[in-house]
Amino acid sequence: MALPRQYSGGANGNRSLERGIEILRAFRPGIDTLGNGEIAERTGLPRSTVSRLTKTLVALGMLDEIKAERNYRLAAAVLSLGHAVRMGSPALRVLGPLMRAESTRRKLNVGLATADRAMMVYLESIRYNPRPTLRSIVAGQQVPMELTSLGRAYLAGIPDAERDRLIGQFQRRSAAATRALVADVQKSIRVVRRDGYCAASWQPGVLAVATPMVVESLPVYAINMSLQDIEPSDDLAKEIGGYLMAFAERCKEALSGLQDFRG
Amino acid sequence: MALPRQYSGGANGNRSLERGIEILRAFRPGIDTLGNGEIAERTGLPRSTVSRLTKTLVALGMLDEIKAERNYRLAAAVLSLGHAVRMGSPALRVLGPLMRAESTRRKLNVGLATADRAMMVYLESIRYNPRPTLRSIVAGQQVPMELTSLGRAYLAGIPDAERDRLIGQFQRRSAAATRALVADVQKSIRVVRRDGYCAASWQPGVLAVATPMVVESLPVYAINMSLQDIEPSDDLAKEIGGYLMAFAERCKEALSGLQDFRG
DNA sequence: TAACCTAATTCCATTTAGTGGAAATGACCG
DNA sequence: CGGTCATTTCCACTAAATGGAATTAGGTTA
Repeated sequence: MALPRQYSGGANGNRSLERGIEILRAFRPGIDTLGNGEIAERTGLPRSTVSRLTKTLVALGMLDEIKAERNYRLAAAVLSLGHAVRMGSPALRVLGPLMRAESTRRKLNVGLATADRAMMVYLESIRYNPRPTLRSIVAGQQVPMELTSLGRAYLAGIPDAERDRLIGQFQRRSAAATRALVADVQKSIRVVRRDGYCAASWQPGVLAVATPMVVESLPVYAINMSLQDIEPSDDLAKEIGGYLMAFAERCKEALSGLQDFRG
Repeated sequence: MALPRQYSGGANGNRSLERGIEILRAFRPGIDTLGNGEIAERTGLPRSTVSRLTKTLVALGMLDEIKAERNYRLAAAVLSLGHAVRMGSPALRVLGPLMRAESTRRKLNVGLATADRAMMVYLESIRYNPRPTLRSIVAGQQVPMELTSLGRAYLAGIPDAERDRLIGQFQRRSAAATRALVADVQKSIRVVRRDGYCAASWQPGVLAVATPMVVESLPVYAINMSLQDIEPSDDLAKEIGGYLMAFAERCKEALSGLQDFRG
């Protein structure tokens, strides 16, 4: 007695595939292992369905089964898919070298991100450190769209309908402080319209500025520059903003000749 | 008129989910964009089925649709899943710092990998470079199991049945030179049994040695050390092998106290 | 060692939701 | 503007997925 088709999205899609992917998405940083029971709770799926789908995902190499603990963990195949994302991204291929050079030149962090639902996902985040050995590159990390300069710059770069849909999701996400938050987000978007970038300091001691990067036939991206362990100030934001705008100009130039290369 | 259930694996699983994941796997480094037609060819699925599944995958955020070119590309959500793999891996959490230190100390590349089908996937690959700025970390990259020391060490660490199954896949993969290749693989496995590690030099100017890492309630891993831009020799392999065995010992120690910490 | 308790998994009748071929639509080119 | 190719939608069909119930397996205590 399968349920009538009235699940999450509403739009038609392959239900089993949706559910399987939703199971994979239940795993995220901080939620490393899950048993079938927990997955059923988190996803709202029937236990027997979860049991069958996790079995399939294990057979496909997407989940590792930890028999002793009766639970699962994301498997290596998922990681290699993630690697394929980066290798296949023409934006990253073009901008990666520029970003590394700029990070070294300005001595600050440079990031490139795009959206996954209501989160921003770093395609590349180059963390500057005075000690070269400690410099690092992170990819795939998520930060909340509504709180970060990255996310707000992104919002300024996408079509109105999409933006409204996302702002609706922020409201559903955090019941508290919603009114003020949405106003703040919209203010940031206006600032991006005016100055080309916006600044935010959602982590103490960290100042970040970001700008949208809209290119034909690519998803909308956002580029950010940030400094940690400093005292955020308007003057500092303005200085970094200047660097960012100059850099973004060069990025757009580098990206403009992309569609010719079929890649 | 759906086909009777006699597809790929044979074992029962959710067919739609299998197909959807197989579509994602059709994208890999070098195959950045695919249209529905190409996907249908590569996967052997009917065109209409592919059309529907890609639509679902786009709705789920796993594929980006490039309308202008009528094709698809892996999307950011896949990358964040890949990031979750690394964050959720207790092996990487424990061994990552050790590997970085060892790479700096010995001035060579250190890698940690496990299997995805007949490929080895790097959970972490620390590329040593005399210029600290150029040191890099790669994750998710695949190398062929049968040609690499990493893969052969892995084969030496897994149960017999699994190993035989994989060796069968090598034969199907490369029709040529199969006989000699399989013998070579089996020789490497015996060397691992004897010395604890094996060496291989499948890329010119690169020497790599690897050892399996078998820990209760974790997938089997392999650790490697490698040098590039050198002349491979038995003596050099022996020297690196010595470093590797000492390092692996410390790794096993560090990993042994894992199951107590539930995570 | 056995009995208990909890939770995961298999079973099974039900019927939905996925299927693939055919038709229609849409893009691209001369 | 008409022709050609590829992609997507439509549709009748039924196989395959479904969820509740029954069963099995694990872990714990006496």
